[in-house]
Amino acid sequence: MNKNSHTEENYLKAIFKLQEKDRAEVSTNDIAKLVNTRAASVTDMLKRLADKNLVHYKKYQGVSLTDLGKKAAINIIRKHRLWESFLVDKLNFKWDEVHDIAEQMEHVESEELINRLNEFLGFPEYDPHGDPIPSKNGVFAGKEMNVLHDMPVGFIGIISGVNEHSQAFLNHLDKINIKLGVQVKVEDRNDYDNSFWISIGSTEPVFISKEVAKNLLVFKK
Amino acid sequence: MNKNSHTEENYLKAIFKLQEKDRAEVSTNDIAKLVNTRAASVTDMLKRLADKNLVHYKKYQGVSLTDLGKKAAINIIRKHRLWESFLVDKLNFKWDEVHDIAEQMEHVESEELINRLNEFLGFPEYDPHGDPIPSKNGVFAGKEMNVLHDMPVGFIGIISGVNEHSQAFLNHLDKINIKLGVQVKVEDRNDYDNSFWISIGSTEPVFISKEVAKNLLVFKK
DNA sequence: TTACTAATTTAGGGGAGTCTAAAAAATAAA
DNA sequence: TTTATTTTTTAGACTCCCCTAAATTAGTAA
Ligand SMILES: [Mn+2]
Ligand SMILES: [Mn+2]
Ligand SMILES: [Mn+2]
Ligand SMILES: [Mn+2]
Repeated sequence: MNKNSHTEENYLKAIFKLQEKDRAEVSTNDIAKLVNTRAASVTDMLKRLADKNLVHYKKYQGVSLTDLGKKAAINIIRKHRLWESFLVDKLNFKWDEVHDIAEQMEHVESEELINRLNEFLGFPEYDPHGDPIPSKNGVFAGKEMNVLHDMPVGFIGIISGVNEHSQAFLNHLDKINIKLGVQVKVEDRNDYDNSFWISIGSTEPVFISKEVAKNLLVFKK
Repeated sequence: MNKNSHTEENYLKAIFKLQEKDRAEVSTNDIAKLVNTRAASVTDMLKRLADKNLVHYKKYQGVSLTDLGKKAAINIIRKHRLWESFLVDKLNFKWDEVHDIAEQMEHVESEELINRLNEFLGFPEYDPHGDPIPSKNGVFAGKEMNVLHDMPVGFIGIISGVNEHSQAFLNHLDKINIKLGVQVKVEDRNDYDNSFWISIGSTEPVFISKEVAKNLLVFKK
Protein backbone atom coordinates (compact mmCIF):
# COMPACT_ATOMS: atom_id res chain seq x y z
CA MET A 1 0.00 0.00 0.00
CA ASN A 2 1.80 3.09 -1.33
CA LYS A 3 1.42 5.99 1.06
CA ASN A 4 -0.48 8.92 -0.38
CA SER A 5 0.22 12.54 0.52
CA HIS A 6 -2.16 14.64 2.60
CA THR A 7 -3.19 16.44 -0.51
CA GLU A 8 -3.87 13.28 -2.45
CA GLU A 9 -5.92 11.98 0.43
CA ASN A 10 -8.04 15.10 0.45
CA TYR A 11 -8.70 14.79 -3.25
CA LEU A 12 -9.64 11.13 -2.94
CA LYS A 13 -12.06 11.90 -0.16
CA ALA A 14 -13.62 14.69 -2.17
CA ILE A 15 -14.11 12.48 -5.20
CA PHE A 16 -15.66 9.79 -3.05
CA LYS A 17 -18.13 12.21 -1.53
CA LEU A 18 -19.14 13.58 -4.92
CA GLN A 19 -19.56 10.10 -6.31
CA GLU A 20 -21.81 9.19 -3.41
CA LYS A 21 -24.20 11.98 -4.33
CA ASP A 22 -24.21 12.03 -8.08
CA ARG A 23 -23.48 8.40 -8.67
CA ALA A 24 -22.04 9.34 -12.07
CA GLU A 25 -18.58 10.57 -13.00
CA VAL A 26 -17.31 13.48 -11.02
CA SER A 27 -16.50 16.86 -12.57
CA THR A 28 -13.30 18.82 -12.28
CA ASN A 29 -15.07 21.95 -11.16
CA ASP A 30 -16.92 20.21 -8.36
CA ILE A 31 -13.71 18.79 -7.02
CA ALA A 32 -12.07 22.20 -7.21
CA LYS A 33 -14.85 23.66 -5.12
CA LEU A 34 -14.64 20.93 -2.52
CA VAL A 35 -10.89 20.98 -2.04
CA ASN A 36 -10.80 24.72 -2.31
CA THR A 37 -8.50 25.07 -5.27
CA ARG A 38 -8.62 25.86 -8.99
CA ALA A 39 -9.73 23.65 -11.83
CA ALA A 40 -6.26 23.67 -13.36
CA SER A 41 -4.77 22.29 -10.18
CA VAL A 42 -7.38 19.57 -10.13
CA THR A 43 -6.56 18.45 -13.64
CA ASP A 44 -2.95 18.32 -12.61
CA MET A 45 -3.71 16.16 -9.63
CA LEU A 46 -6.07 13.87 -11.53
CA LYS A 47 -3.23 12.92 -13.82
CA ARG A 48 -1.06 12.03 -10.88
CA LEU A 49 -3.82 10.05 -9.20
CA ALA A 50 -4.41 8.19 -12.44
CA ASP A 51 -0.71 7.37 -12.65
CA LYS A 52 -0.93 5.89 -9.18
CA ASN A 53 -3.95 3.88 -10.21
CA LEU A 54 -6.23 5.62 -7.76
CA VAL A 55 -8.72 7.02 -10.27
CA HIS A 56 -10.08 6.29 -13.72
CA TYR A 57 -9.51 9.42 -15.73
CA LYS A 58 -9.96 10.34 -19.34
CA LYS A 59 -9.69 13.93 -20.52
CA TYR A 60 -13.00 15.79 -20.49
CA GLN A 61 -14.80 12.60 -19.45
CA GLY A 62 -14.89 13.11 -15.71
CA VAL A 63 -13.24 10.96 -13.10
CA SER A 64 -14.11 8.08 -10.79
CA LEU A 65 -12.28 6.15 -8.12
CA THR A 66 -10.63 2.81 -8.80
CA ASP A 67 -11.07 0.07 -6.23
CA LEU A 68 -7.75 1.08 -4.80
CA GLY A 69 -8.73 4.73 -4.66
CA LYS A 70 -12.07 3.91 -3.08
CA LYS A 71 -10.41 1.84 -0.42
CA ALA A 72 -8.05 4.70 0.39
CA ALA A 73 -10.89 7.22 0.47
CA ILE A 74 -12.99 5.12 2.83
CA ASN A 75 -10.04 4.67 5.12
CA ILE A 76 -9.61 8.41 5.43
CA ILE A 77 -13.30 8.86 6.10
CA ARG A 78 -13.07 6.21 8.79
CA LYS A 79 -10.23 8.07 10.43
CA HIS A 80 -11.97 11.42 10.10
CA ARG A 81 -15.14 10.19 11.76
CA LEU A 82 -13.36 8.34 14.53
CA TRP A 83 -11.39 11.46 15.40
CA GLU A 84 -14.56 13.54 15.34
CA SER A 85 -16.10 11.06 17.76
CA PHE A 86 -13.06 11.36 19.98
CA LEU A 87 -13.22 15.12 19.99
CA VAL A 88 -16.88 15.22 20.92
CA ASP A 89 -17.10 12.22 23.26
CA LYS A 90 -13.82 12.60 25.09
CA LEU A 91 -12.74 16.21 24.76
CA ASN A 92 -16.24 17.68 24.93
CA PHE A 93 -16.09 19.67 21.75
CA LYS A 94 -19.41 20.62 20.22
CA TRP A 95 -20.41 18.93 16.98
CA ASP A 96 -19.94 22.10 14.99
CA GLU A 97 -16.36 22.58 16.16
CA VAL A 98 -14.68 19.34 15.22
CA HIS A 99 -14.53 19.25 11.46
CA ASP A 100 -11.41 21.32 10.83
CA ILE A 101 -9.44 19.53 13.48
CA ALA A 102 -10.45 16.08 12.22
CA GLU A 103 -9.53 17.29 8.75
CA GLN A 104 -5.94 17.35 10.00
CA MET A 105 -5.96 14.34 12.27
CA GLU A 106 -7.33 12.08 9.55
CA HIS A 107 -3.91 12.20 7.90
CA VAL A 108 -1.96 10.78 10.80
CA GLU A 109 -0.57 7.52 9.60
CA SER A 110 -0.83 4.51 11.88
CA GLU A 111 -3.13 1.55 11.48
CA GLU A 112 -2.57 0.58 15.08
CA LEU A 113 -3.48 4.03 16.31
CA ILE A 114 -6.87 3.92 14.64
CA ASN A 115 -7.63 0.44 15.89
CA ARG A 116 -6.87 1.45 19.42
CA LEU A 117 -8.77 4.68 19.12
CA ASN A 118 -11.75 2.73 17.86
CA GLU A 119 -11.57 0.45 20.87
CA PHE A 120 -11.07 3.36 23.25
CA LEU A 121 -14.26 4.92 21.91
CA GLY A 122 -16.19 1.69 22.30
CA PHE A 123 -16.44 0.86 18.60
CA PRO A 124 -18.86 3.62 17.63
CA GLU A 125 -20.94 3.08 14.50
CA TYR A 126 -21.83 6.69 13.87
CA ASP A 127 -19.94 9.92 14.19
CA PRO A 128 -21.27 13.01 16.00
CA HIS A 129 -23.14 14.07 12.86
CA GLY A 130 -24.86 10.73 12.44
CA ASP A 131 -22.62 9.65 9.59
CA PRO A 132 -21.71 5.97 9.62
CA ILE A 133 -18.13 5.06 10.46
CA PRO A 134 -16.91 2.49 7.97
CA SER A 135 -15.37 -0.66 9.39
CA LYS A 136 -11.73 -1.54 8.93
CA ASN A 137 -12.62 -3.39 5.76
CA GLY A 138 -14.65 -0.54 4.37
CA VAL A 139 -18.23 -1.48 5.16
CA PHE A 140 -20.65 1.26 6.16
CA ALA A 141 -23.37 0.50 8.67
CA GLY A 142 -26.53 1.06 6.68
CA LYS A 143 -29.27 2.59 8.73
CA GLU A 144 -32.16 3.40 6.41
CA MET A 145 -32.21 7.16 6.60
CA ASN A 146 -34.72 9.47 4.99
CA VAL A 147 -34.75 13.17 4.45
CA LEU A 148 -37.20 14.74 6.87
CA HIS A 149 -38.49 16.99 4.11
CA ASP A 150 -39.88 13.96 2.28
CA MET A 151 -41.84 12.62 5.24
CA PRO A 152 -45.62 12.97 5.45
CA VAL A 153 -47.64 14.63 8.18
CA GLY A 154 -47.95 12.25 11.09
CA PHE A 155 -44.57 10.69 10.57
CA ILE A 156 -42.67 9.78 13.72
CA GLY A 157 -38.98 9.03 13.72
CA ILE A 158 -35.58 9.68 15.23
CA ILE A 159 -33.27 12.43 14.14
CA SER A 160 -30.24 10.48 13.04
CA GLY A 161 -28.09 12.53 10.74
CA VAL A 162 -27.50 15.72 8.80
CA ASN A 163 -26.88 16.40 5.15
CA GLU A 164 -24.89 19.55 5.69
CA HIS A 165 -21.96 19.98 8.04
CA SER A 166 -21.42 23.71 8.10
CA GLN A 167 -20.87 25.46 11.37
CA ALA A 168 -23.83 27.70 10.56
CA PHE A 169 -26.27 24.86 10.10
CA LEU A 170 -25.18 22.78 13.07
CA ASN A 171 -25.24 25.82 15.26
CA HIS A 172 -28.73 26.63 14.12
CA LEU A 173 -29.86 23.14 15.10
CA ASP A 174 -28.38 23.60 18.55
CA LYS A 175 -30.27 26.84 18.85
CA ILE A 176 -33.64 25.28 18.08
CA ASN A 177 -32.72 22.33 20.26
CA ILE A 178 -32.48 19.65 17.63
CA LYS A 179 -29.92 16.96 18.25
CA LEU A 180 -29.23 13.42 17.14
CA GLY A 181 -31.18 10.66 18.78
CA VAL A 182 -34.26 12.62 19.76
CA GLN A 183 -37.72 11.77 18.57
CA VAL A 184 -39.37 13.93 15.97
CA LYS A 185 -42.95 14.08 14.72
CA VAL A 186 -44.18 15.92 11.65
CA GLU A 187 -47.15 17.88 12.90
CA ASP A 188 -47.93 19.90 9.81
CA ARG A 189 -46.45 21.14 6.59
CA ASN A 190 -47.15 24.35 4.71
CA ASP A 191 -47.46 23.78 1.01
CA TYR A 192 -46.79 27.41 0.26
CA ASP A 193 -43.15 27.51 1.31
CA ASN A 194 -42.57 23.85 2.23
CA SER A 195 -41.94 24.74 5.82
CA PHE A 196 -42.79 22.39 8.68
CA TRP A 197 -44.20 22.25 12.14
CA ILE A 198 -42.52 19.47 14.01
CA SER A 199 -42.36 18.42 17.61
CA ILE A 200 -39.07 17.42 19.14
CA GLY A 201 -39.35 14.98 22.01
CA SER A 202 -42.25 16.18 24.13
CA THR A 203 -41.78 19.92 23.79
CA GLU A 204 -43.92 22.48 22.03
CA PRO A 205 -44.05 22.15 18.25
CA VAL A 206 -41.35 24.11 16.51
CA PHE A 207 -41.19 25.73 13.10
CA ILE A 208 -38.50 24.77 10.59
CA SER A 209 -37.90 26.00 7.07
CA LYS A 210 -37.54 23.74 4.06
CA GLU A 211 -33.80 24.45 4.06
CA VAL A 212 -33.56 22.82 7.45
CA ALA A 213 -35.95 19.99 6.63
CA LYS A 214 -33.97 19.05 3.58
CA ASN A 215 -30.78 18.69 5.57
CA LEU A 216 -32.18 16.62 8.40
CA LEU A 217 -32.08 12.83 8.23
CA VAL A 218 -34.44 10.61 10.17
CA PHE A 219 -35.29 6.98 10.40
CA LYS A 220 -38.66 5.45 11.13
CA LYS A 221 -39.30 4.35 14.63
CA MET B 1 1.63 34.39 14.80
CA ASN B 2 2.58 33.21 11.30
CA LYS B 3 1.89 29.52 10.90
CA ASN B 4 4.99 27.46 10.20
CA SER B 5 5.02 24.38 7.99
CA HIS B 6 5.48 20.87 9.35
CA THR B 7 9.00 20.88 8.03
CA GLU B 8 9.86 24.18 9.61
CA GLU B 9 8.46 22.94 12.90
CA ASN B 10 10.65 19.86 12.76
CA TYR B 11 13.73 21.97 12.15
CA LEU B 12 12.89 24.32 14.99
CA LYS B 13 12.44 21.44 17.36
CA ALA B 14 15.74 19.91 16.27
CA ILE B 15 17.60 23.16 16.81
CA PHE B 16 16.04 23.54 20.23
CA LYS B 17 17.08 20.07 21.28
CA LEU B 18 20.64 20.58 20.10
CA GLN B 19 20.84 23.90 21.86
CA GLU B 20 19.68 22.27 25.08
CA LYS B 21 22.62 19.91 24.98
CA ASP B 22 25.48 21.98 23.70
CA ARG B 23 24.33 25.33 24.98
CA ALA B 24 26.37 26.94 22.18
CA GLU B 25 25.48 27.59 18.56
CA VAL B 26 24.14 24.63 16.64
CA SER B 27 25.92 23.16 13.64
CA THR B 28 24.46 22.49 10.24
CA ASN B 29 25.62 18.90 10.22
CA ASP B 30 24.04 18.10 13.55
CA ILE B 31 20.72 19.43 12.37
CA ALA B 32 20.99 17.43 9.18
CA LYS B 33 21.49 14.27 11.20
CA LEU B 34 18.53 15.00 13.45
CA VAL B 35 16.01 15.87 10.77
CA ASN B 36 17.35 13.15 8.50
CA THR B 37 18.37 15.26 5.56
CA ARG B 38 21.50 16.69 3.93
CA ALA B 39 23.59 19.62 5.01
CA ALA B 40 22.77 21.55 1.85
CA SER B 41 19.08 21.28 2.59
CA VAL B 42 19.67 22.53 6.09
CA THR B 43 21.50 25.62 4.88
CA ASP B 44 18.57 26.25 2.59
CA MET B 45 16.10 26.02 5.40
CA LEU B 46 18.18 28.11 7.79
CA LYS B 47 17.98 31.01 5.40
CA ARG B 48 14.23 30.73 5.27
CA LEU B 49 13.94 30.45 9.03
CA ALA B 50 16.15 33.50 9.39
CA ASP B 51 13.89 35.40 6.98
CA LYS B 52 10.96 34.53 9.17
CA ASN B 53 12.85 35.73 12.21
CA LEU B 54 12.85 32.30 13.81
CA VAL B 55 16.63 31.86 14.03
CA HIS B 56 19.80 33.91 14.26
CA TYR B 57 21.96 32.81 11.41
CA LYS B 58 25.26 33.95 10.01
CA LYS B 59 27.10 31.96 7.39
CA TYR B 60 29.57 29.48 8.84
CA GLN B 61 28.82 30.78 12.33
CA GLY B 62 26.20 28.30 13.39
CA VAL B 63 22.60 28.99 14.27
CA SER B 64 20.47 29.64 17.33
CA LEU B 65 16.78 30.23 17.95
CA THR B 66 15.31 33.69 18.33
CA ASP B 67 12.77 34.23 21.08
CA LEU B 68 10.07 33.69 18.51
CA GLY B 69 11.66 30.49 17.28
CA LYS B 70 12.16 29.23 20.79
CA LYS B 71 8.55 29.84 21.62
CA ALA B 72 7.46 27.93 18.54
CA ALA B 73 9.82 25.05 19.30
CA ILE B 74 8.63 24.71 22.87
CA ASN B 75 5.04 24.69 21.71
CA ILE B 76 5.71 21.76 19.42
CA ILE B 77 7.49 19.91 22.18
CA ARG B 78 4.50 20.53 24.42
CA LYS B 79 2.19 19.05 21.85
CA HIS B 80 4.49 16.13 21.17
CA ARG B 81 4.71 15.18 24.80
CA LEU B 82 1.01 15.61 25.49
CA TRP B 83 0.18 13.32 22.59
CA GLU B 84 2.70 10.78 23.79
CA SER B 85 1.02 10.87 27.18
CA PHE B 86 -2.34 10.33 25.53
CA LEU B 87 -1.08 7.38 23.55
CA VAL B 88 0.39 5.66 26.57
CA ASP B 89 -2.16 6.59 29.23
CA LYS B 90 -5.34 6.30 27.20
CA LEU B 91 -4.60 4.03 24.28
CA ASN B 92 -2.23 1.72 26.13
CA PHE B 93 0.68 2.01 23.80
CA LYS B 94 4.04 1.10 25.20
CA TRP B 95 6.54 3.90 25.75
CA ASP B 96 8.73 2.71 22.93
CA GLU B 97 5.92 2.79 20.38
CA VAL B 98 4.67 6.33 20.61
CA HIS B 99 7.39 8.53 19.23
CA ASP B 100 6.68 8.26 15.51
CA ILE B 101 2.97 8.78 15.96
CA ALA B 102 3.46 11.81 18.18
CA GLU B 103 5.90 13.09 15.60
CA GLN B 104 2.91 13.47 13.30
CA MET B 105 0.27 14.53 15.81
CA GLU B 106 2.44 17.37 17.11
CA HIS B 107 1.71 19.24 13.89
CA VAL B 108 -2.05 19.33 14.24
CA GLU B 109 -2.95 22.94 14.60
CA SER B 110 -5.45 23.91 17.27
CA GLU B 111 -4.73 25.70 20.50
CA GLU B 112 -8.07 24.62 21.90
CA LEU B 113 -7.40 20.99 21.09
CA ILE B 114 -4.20 20.95 23.11
CA ASN B 115 -5.78 22.70 26.05
CA ARG B 116 -8.58 20.20 26.17
CA LEU B 117 -6.24 17.29 25.70
CA ASN B 118 -4.16 18.58 28.57
CA GLU B 119 -7.24 18.72 30.77
CA PHE B 120 -8.41 15.30 29.62
CA LEU B 121 -5.07 13.86 30.67
CA GLY B 122 -5.23 15.53 34.07
CA PHE B 123 -2.58 18.16 33.41
CA PRO B 124 0.41 15.82 33.35
CA GLU B 125 3.81 17.33 34.12
CA TYR B 126 5.95 14.63 32.55
CA ASP B 127 5.60 12.54 29.43
CA PRO B 128 5.97 8.75 29.36
CA HIS B 129 9.74 9.09 29.06
CA GLY B 130 10.03 11.37 32.05
CA ASP B 131 10.53 14.48 29.96
CA PRO B 132 8.84 17.58 31.34
CA ILE B 133 5.83 18.91 29.47
CA PRO B 134 6.21 22.67 29.11
CA SER B 135 3.28 24.77 30.20
CA LYS B 136 1.23 26.85 27.80
CA ASN B 137 3.58 29.76 28.38
CA GLY B 138 6.68 27.70 27.81
CA VAL B 139 7.87 26.89 31.31
CA PHE B 140 9.36 23.46 31.95
CA ALA B 141 8.85 21.81 35.31
CA GLY B 142 12.36 21.55 36.62
CA LYS B 143 12.96 18.38 38.54
CA GLU B 144 16.65 18.18 39.36
CA MET B 145 17.69 15.16 37.35
CA ASN B 146 21.10 13.51 37.33
CA VAL B 147 22.62 10.96 35.06
CA LEU B 148 22.74 7.65 36.89
CA HIS B 149 26.24 7.08 35.55
CA ASP B 150 27.56 10.00 37.63
CA MET B 151 26.10 8.77 40.91
CA PRO B 152 28.29 7.21 43.61
CA VAL B 153 27.96 3.79 45.16
CA GLY B 154 25.26 3.88 47.79
CA PHE B 155 23.17 6.44 45.98
CA ILE B 156 19.42 5.96 46.24
CA GLY B 157 16.98 7.68 43.93
CA ILE B 158 14.04 7.37 41.60
CA ILE B 159 14.31 6.57 37.92
CA SER B 160 12.73 9.60 36.37
CA GLY B 161 13.80 9.98 32.79
CA VAL B 162 15.87 8.78 29.86
CA ASN B 163 18.42 10.49 27.68
CA GLU B 164 17.78 8.38 24.65
CA HIS B 165 14.42 7.64 23.09
CA SER B 166 15.20 4.89 20.62
CA GLN B 167 12.96 1.88 20.41
CA ALA B 168 16.01 -0.30 21.05
CA PHE B 169 16.94 1.40 24.28
CA LEU B 170 13.44 1.67 25.72
CA ASN B 171 12.75 -1.90 24.87
CA HIS B 172 15.93 -2.98 26.60
CA LEU B 173 14.81 -1.19 29.73
CA ASP B 174 11.50 -3.00 29.62
CA LYS B 175 13.35 -6.25 29.32
CA ILE B 176 15.47 -5.65 32.42
CA ASN B 177 12.40 -4.31 34.17
CA ILE B 178 13.42 -0.71 34.58
CA LYS B 179 10.61 1.81 34.38
CA LEU B 180 9.97 5.35 35.48
CA GLY B 181 9.06 5.97 39.08
CA VAL B 182 10.77 2.98 40.62
CA GLN B 183 13.48 3.23 43.23
CA VAL B 184 17.04 2.53 42.28
CA LYS B 185 20.14 2.00 44.38
CA VAL B 186 23.71 1.93 43.12
CA GLU B 187 25.14 -1.22 44.69
CA ASP B 188 28.52 -1.27 43.01
CA ARG B 189 30.41 0.04 40.01
CA ASN B 190 33.18 -1.60 38.02
CA ASP B 191 35.95 0.80 37.21
CA TYR B 192 37.23 -1.37 34.42
CA ASP B 193 34.27 -0.89 32.04
CA ASN B 194 32.17 1.59 34.02
CA SER B 195 29.35 -0.90 34.36
CA PHE B 196 27.05 -0.96 37.38
CA TRP B 197 25.26 -3.23 39.75
CA ILE B 198 22.03 -1.60 40.75
CA SER B 199 18.95 -2.76 42.56
CA ILE B 200 15.54 -1.83 41.27
CA GLY B 201 12.84 -1.66 43.90
CA SER B 202 13.35 -4.68 46.12
CA THR B 203 14.42 -7.20 43.53
CA GLU B 204 17.79 -8.86 43.03
CA PRO B 205 20.60 -6.53 41.92
CA VAL B 206 20.88 -6.20 38.20
CA PHE B 207 23.81 -5.51 35.92
CA ILE B 208 23.79 -2.54 33.54
CA SER B 209 26.43 -1.33 31.11
CA LYS B 210 27.78 2.20 31.04
CA GLU B 211 25.74 2.80 27.87
CA VAL B 212 22.58 2.23 29.87
CA ALA B 213 23.78 4.12 32.93
CA LYS B 214 24.60 7.17 30.86
CA ASN B 215 21.09 7.30 29.44
CA LEU B 216 19.21 6.89 32.68
CA LEU B 217 18.12 9.93 34.67
CA VAL B 218 17.40 9.83 38.37
CA PHE B 219 16.62 12.23 41.13
CA LYS B 220 17.65 11.96 44.76
CA LYS B 221 15.10 10.64 47.15
C1' DT C 1 52.65 29.93 8.15
C1' DT C 2 51.38 26.69 5.02
C1' DA C 3 48.97 22.62 3.72
C1' DC C 4 45.46 19.41 4.58
C1' DT C 5 40.86 18.13 6.26
C1' DA C 6 36.35 18.71 7.70
C1' DA C 7 32.30 21.58 7.72
C1' DT C 8 29.51 24.58 5.26
C1' DT C 9 27.63 26.99 1.52
C1' DT C 10 26.51 27.78 -3.47
C1' DA C 11 25.14 26.27 -8.04
C1' DG C 12 22.03 23.90 -10.50
C1' DG C 13 18.25 21.07 -10.75
C1' DG C 14 13.96 18.04 -9.58
C1' DG C 15 9.23 16.86 -7.75
C1' DA C 16 4.84 18.15 -5.60
C1' DG C 17 1.41 21.29 -5.53
C1' DT C 18 -0.34 25.75 -6.59
C1' DC C 19 -1.71 29.74 -9.68
C1' DT C 20 -3.18 32.79 -14.01
C1' DA C 21 -3.98 33.23 -18.75
C1' DA C 22 -4.85 31.14 -23.00
C1' DA C 23 -6.35 27.20 -25.89
C1' DA C 24 -9.41 23.29 -26.74
C1' DA C 25 -13.41 20.53 -26.11
C1' DA C 26 -18.11 19.78 -24.71
C1' DT C 27 -22.59 21.59 -24.06
C1' DA C 28 -26.40 24.70 -24.67
C1' DA C 29 -28.72 28.12 -27.42
C1' DA C 30 -30.17 30.12 -31.54
C1' DT D 1 -26.38 23.16 -37.68
C1' DT D 2 -23.94 27.01 -36.67
C1' DT D 3 -22.85 30.08 -32.75
C1' DA D 4 -22.21 31.23 -28.02
C1' DT D 5 -21.21 29.71 -23.39
C1' DT D 6 -19.31 26.79 -20.01
C1' DT D 7 -16.08 23.37 -18.67
C1' DT D 8 -11.78 21.44 -18.93
C1' DT D 9 -7.13 21.19 -20.19
C1' DT D 10 -2.48 23.12 -21.44
C1' DA D 11 1.32 26.44 -21.04
C1' DG D 12 4.23 28.66 -18.23
C1' DA D 13 5.59 30.11 -13.88
C1' DC D 14 6.05 30.15 -8.76
C1' DT D 15 7.06 28.27 -3.81
C1' DC D 16 8.70 24.79 -0.76
C1' DC D 17 11.71 21.32 0.18
C1' DC D 18 14.89 18.10 -1.30
C1' DC D 19 19.27 16.37 -3.76
C1' DT D 20 24.36 16.00 -5.85
C1' DA D 21 28.52 18.10 -7.12
C1' DA D 22 31.53 21.79 -6.80
C1' DA D 23 33.35 25.83 -4.40
C1' DT D 24 34.38 28.19 -0.17
C1' DT D 25 35.55 28.83 4.62
C1' DA D 26 37.11 27.31 9.11
C1' DG D 27 39.86 24.44 11.85
C1' DT D 28 43.93 21.43 12.50
C1' DA D 29 48.47 19.57 11.69
C1' DA D 30 52.93 19.97 9.83
MN1 LIG E 1 -7.87 16.50 5.42
MN1 LIG F 1 -18.78 14.12 10.63
MN1 LIG G 1 7.23 16.09 13.61
MN1 LIG H 1 8.89 11.65 24.96
